[in-house]
Amino acid sequence: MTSLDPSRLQLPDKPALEGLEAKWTERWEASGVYRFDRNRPRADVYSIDTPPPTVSGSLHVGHVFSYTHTDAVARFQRMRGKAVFYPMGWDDNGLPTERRVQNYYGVRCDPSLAYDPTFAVPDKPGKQPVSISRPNFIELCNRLTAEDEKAFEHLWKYLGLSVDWSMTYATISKRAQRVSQLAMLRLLHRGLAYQLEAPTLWDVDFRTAVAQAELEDREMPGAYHRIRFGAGGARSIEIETTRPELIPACVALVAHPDDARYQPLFGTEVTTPLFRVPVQIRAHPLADPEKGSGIAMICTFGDVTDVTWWRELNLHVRAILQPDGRLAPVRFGQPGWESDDPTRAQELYAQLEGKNVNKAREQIVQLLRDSGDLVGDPRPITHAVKFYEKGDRPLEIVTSRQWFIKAIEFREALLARGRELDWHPPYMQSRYENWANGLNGDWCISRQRFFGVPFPLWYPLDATGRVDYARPISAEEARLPVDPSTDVPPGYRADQRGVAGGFVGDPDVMDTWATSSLTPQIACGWADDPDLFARTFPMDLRPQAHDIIRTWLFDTVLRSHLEHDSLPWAHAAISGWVLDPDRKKMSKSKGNVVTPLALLEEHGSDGVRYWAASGRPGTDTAFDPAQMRVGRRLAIKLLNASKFALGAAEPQGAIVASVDRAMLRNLVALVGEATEAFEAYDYARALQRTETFFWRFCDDYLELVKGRRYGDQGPEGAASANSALTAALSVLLRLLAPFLPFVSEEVWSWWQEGSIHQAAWPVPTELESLMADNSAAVCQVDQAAYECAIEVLFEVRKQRSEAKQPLKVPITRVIVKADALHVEQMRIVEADLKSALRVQVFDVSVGDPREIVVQGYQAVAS
RNA sequence: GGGCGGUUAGCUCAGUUGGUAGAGCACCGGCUUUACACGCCGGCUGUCACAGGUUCGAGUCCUGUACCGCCCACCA
Repeated sequence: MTSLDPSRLQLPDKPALEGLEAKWTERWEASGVYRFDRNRPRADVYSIDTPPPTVSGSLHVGHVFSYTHTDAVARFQRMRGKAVFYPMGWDDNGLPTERRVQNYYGVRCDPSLAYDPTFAVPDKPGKQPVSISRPNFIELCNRLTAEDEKAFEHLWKYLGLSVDWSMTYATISKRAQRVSQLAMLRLLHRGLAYQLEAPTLWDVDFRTAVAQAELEDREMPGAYHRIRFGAGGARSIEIETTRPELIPACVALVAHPDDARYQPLFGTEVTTPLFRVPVQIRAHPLADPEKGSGIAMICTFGDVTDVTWWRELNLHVRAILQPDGRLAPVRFGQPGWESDDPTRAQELYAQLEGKNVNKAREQIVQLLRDSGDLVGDPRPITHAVKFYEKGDRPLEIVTSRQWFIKAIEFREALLARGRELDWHPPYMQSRYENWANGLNGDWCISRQRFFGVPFPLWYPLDATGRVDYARPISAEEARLPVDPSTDVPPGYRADQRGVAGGFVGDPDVMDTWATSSLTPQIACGWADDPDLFARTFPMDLRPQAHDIIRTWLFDTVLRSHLEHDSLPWAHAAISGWVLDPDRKKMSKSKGNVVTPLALLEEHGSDGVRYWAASGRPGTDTAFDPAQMRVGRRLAIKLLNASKFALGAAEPQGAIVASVDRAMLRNLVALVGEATEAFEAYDYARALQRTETFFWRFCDDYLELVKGRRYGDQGPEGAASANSALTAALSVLLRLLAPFLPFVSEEVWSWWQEGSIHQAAWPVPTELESLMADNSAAVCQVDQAAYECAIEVLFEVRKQRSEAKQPLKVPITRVIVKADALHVEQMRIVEADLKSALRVQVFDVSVGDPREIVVQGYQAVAS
């Protein structure tokens, strides 16, 4: 590993970084250095659950940042002898892709249409979107994502990710669909998935259900309206609400059981304003006596608290919101809509029907004002409102039929899984705990969208043509994946679709996380490659960002727990975000101003990787081109220092000089530190330590041995220096290879066989064995001599700099006074120092205090 | 409201069992030195957020406070 074969040594005259990315990506691909060896047993495999980036546009700086972290770990493990299973995935399944395809081609999906094999996209997207069938729409999604994925792959290769590109998967691929559908059917058959008609969080623009994990709060202006119930009756009650438009949906009033003001009223009825609908006054501990008037109206449904009250108080439903967010038609006087004055109620409601919530709110406020039921003016406030994270309007709660995966009843088991997982950094586990503890419902996985994995289910139609949801027809496992909108269920004919006595397909697709939560199963071949699965699952590492612990990480743990009764991986490495210079999360728009590829071209991939790898696990890191320039400088330094170290690398021989041995022993300590850091997933620490060592190696050690290695102390001294130099270079190159894969490979190729990325990670013994005597006494003397040399080097440089003397002017005399031990050591290093510092005479004597004085400079004839 | 991080030089950040505050960048000065001017050498820079406590000794441990960021919950 460290030996030098002069016959294969090839040093460039002027080494440079330019072109290394293109040169080495091509060679690595040709030689297959990163190919996964699937013959190795599980114990020799290191498998990585790569995050599949969303394919809907372009990658940004944040991707470059976190994927570099994973790649450094992958390279470390590979060098340690593991067969690294490092696939890439594309997340091309989901709403962002759908939206992009709609805009890009000017189409919209209409699932009721039949597939048109002759469909051709318009040259330019027209003003009116063209309606196309679901299969046609999916074809377009596939077409556009394929283009994006090509660009992504190019960027990843240019960055130097050591991915095995033959193992790439896409979340919309047949394989992923098969895994998703198979896992869904298994859960269904085990009673762990169920469908339910229930109030569900609903986005009125996308017209789909969304899951708890996809919510975010946004501050919105609103207003408290004080409204009188029961006006004209025996008593009236005032409530406060921000959503007066839901008064028609009111099913009860509620106050705290201990609230003396309302205790006498519990169980009695009042009528709603305007519509004169009688509602009961009920007690529930969730009602807060401090808020408003201490009594609230319960509507079906204004928010999730309404759902809780509705469920726990066994109230009935008066739903007025339609899936499109408009107020539905209602017949007052009919069962469930009793009113003291149905005709008047209907007249008033007619002014709201068909309006969206904002319009309806304006209107009802006017009506309440007119009727005198609005007490005072609305009081404007700002409050947090729940949104779908990709949506533009507040979420509503709409009753609909959805599929759920059981999660709540496994809370304790999932918490235990979280503790079993090895978190890097460890404190990230608390986010998982928070989330698991705060779960308030099972996981709604059905979405009323198109570009996703369909449910592999159909439903029978009874003799009257009604859908029998209670008896879903499962697809046969062997036929997966299926599309129930075009495929026919077992036992039926195609012409029975949609007719009485026939069948209909389940129209929904799965939540994108329902597929993403199966990335280990998809990547490892759970459904179609049991041999691969056995060698790679449970996986070793899940790298990901902290913002999706509650979604991707949690859901993956849940799926693996349910399906395999195990963790999906042993380690979770959580990366931070890239922050703007103004400390905000780097937005996509800003990130796209400087495209990742332009960054890589400007600073070199190694330079950018250096910046990325400096970001510690879990820590947000500032976007900092200055650090990329530092990384580039490091790479250039490595080229030049290597050229020097190898430039006159003969003769080689026994390592006899103290400074050589001390340097190598310090390097042994570095190997230990870097290895330990990497084992703890602290790549940043490994890099930082190695880098610090390397610069000292260049600035001090190389300068110190330069003259000796050119032969000014004879062949034995030169041989010692040369052997130490090549040994150190070999180790340093390998320590830096995970971070700077291009430059380290380039230098390696000057003098070594094979790829550095398949070379063995350095170990202490390879250096220790080069030294004849490693006894404590020898080590101590060597180390002291080395430190003495560095001290003199530093002090004389300083004095020369202060004297503003050019280096070419030799120093006549340096007086060194020190204790007896240091005087002894000076003798050992004097010759090296003389040539490094151009000192003619060292006048060394025992003296106190210790001092180093440069006494004179010799004028040289110009 | 609950939780998790953070606060160290102008900037970005190290600081691993408590022992004289560090690096890089930036800035200033010097230097063509046969690995490197895409370079080299040197210099300047600090109430370690604040207040208490433990200790011979605290950037480091404990308690509290402030501010920044994030996660979760509540949002009539």
